[in-house]
Amino acid sequence: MQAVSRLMTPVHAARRGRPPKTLSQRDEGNRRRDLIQRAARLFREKGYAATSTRDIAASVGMHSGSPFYHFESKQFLLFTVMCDGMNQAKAKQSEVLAKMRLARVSPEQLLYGLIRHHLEILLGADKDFIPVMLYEYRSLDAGQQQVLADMQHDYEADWLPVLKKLHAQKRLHTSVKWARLLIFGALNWTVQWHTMREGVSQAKQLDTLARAALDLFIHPASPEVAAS
Amino acid sequence: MQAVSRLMTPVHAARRGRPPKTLSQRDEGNRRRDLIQRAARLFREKGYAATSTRDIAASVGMHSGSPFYHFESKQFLLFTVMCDGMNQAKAKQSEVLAKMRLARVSPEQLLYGLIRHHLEILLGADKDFIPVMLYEYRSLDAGQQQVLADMQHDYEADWLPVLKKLHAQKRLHTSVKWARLLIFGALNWTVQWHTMREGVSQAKQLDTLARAALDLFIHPASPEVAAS
DNA sequence: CCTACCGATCGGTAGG
DNA sequence: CCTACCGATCGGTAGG
Repeated sequence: MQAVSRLMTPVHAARRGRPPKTLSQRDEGNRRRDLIQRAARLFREKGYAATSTRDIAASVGMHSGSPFYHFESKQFLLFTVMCDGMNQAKAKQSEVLAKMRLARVSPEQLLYGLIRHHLEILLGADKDFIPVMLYEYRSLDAGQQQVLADMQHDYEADWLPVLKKLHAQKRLHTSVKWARLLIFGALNWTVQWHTMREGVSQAKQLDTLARAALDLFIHPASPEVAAS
Repeated sequence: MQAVSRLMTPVHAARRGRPPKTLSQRDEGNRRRDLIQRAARLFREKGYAATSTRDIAASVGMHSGSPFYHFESKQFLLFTVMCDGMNQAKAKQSEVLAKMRLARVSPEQLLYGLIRHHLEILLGADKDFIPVMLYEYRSLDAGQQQVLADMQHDYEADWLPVLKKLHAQKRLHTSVKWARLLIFGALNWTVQWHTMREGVSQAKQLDTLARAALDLFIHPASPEVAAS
């Protein structure tokens, strides 16, 4: 996930003759990562337009002009947040799928796993990234939107075989095309209303929610249809 | 719906001694309505923070300071857009429900009607209002958010008896609490991806989408359970 | 509702 | 990465 984002980053370390600093304790990658992390949180909490580059600089202890040493523009920082988020989400989803396939679980369990993981991405510890992508899309330029659209397409592609199987089994009574859009909608919208309760483990709360979603979308197996 | 929004509007026609103008062809209400209409569209298209009051003024042919004659602040204009939208949506929904109740339709048909109407609100001719409310909520202050939360609660209250009935009939396999949140999510998210196709009537496209949503959420009636 | 304007803030840059 | 700064834009207001 780092690879892609670094590729897309115009590095300007060479610009405006600056001593290379030989990687002291605060090396460049860390500061850059800090900026991305804090920007993600601020963008999620206040929105992109309402967050100033000064807010971001202050939140990592920099002065107002310094973020522009790491990022050519505020928009590019937003784009980087989104790309990093997507790469991370896609990588984790692949892991989840690989594990389930080894365990030879049913299509229903596969869909549960995908839903559960997607909720983790939206509401879990790293929740600052994908929600920003979902809700600040229009702040990107056309080219950046295209890049992210392709990444989203890849991410959702993993869901299609599972949905197709469930549709073939008559456990999903909507075409795969509509089901995908509506299911992602229901999940993505949780960002708007879900808050973690105190005293219950986060994992359990996400389990419950994932189960509720699955039960809403997937019809019970009719007795004569065997699994897989 | 006008009533409430007018009530909440601090009228300052009396401020800064201005000749009352005796309602010429461009009377005050029309200009005010124009502002609300155009602001709603700009807020939806570009976002609240990214829309300047100058943009709004220009789009109705006013000069930059003039919107503040009608609205005490940009934020209050946003709030008015949302309130007008909610009042309109609630009123139309009540009509839809009243008609269906007269026709004594089934709970399934009731839910279809509610979904169909909600999609109309989100994607139909007046689509500039509720989407702004859904996506710019955080730009309001706490008091305004509370007012709108109450209105939304009223709006959604109409859905609960229908969902309860379907749950009792085992046609909805998720608790009413979760179902409401997830269903509204799936519908509200359509704003993000739905575009009208050319050559097909808008009504038909919304029918199709409403049907797809209903089929996703509601399980087929088991043979032994009679309607209602 | 227009004119003319203010103070604040913003993204971004030159130079070191 | 800091210092010092610029031009642009923004929400909002006084006065008519």
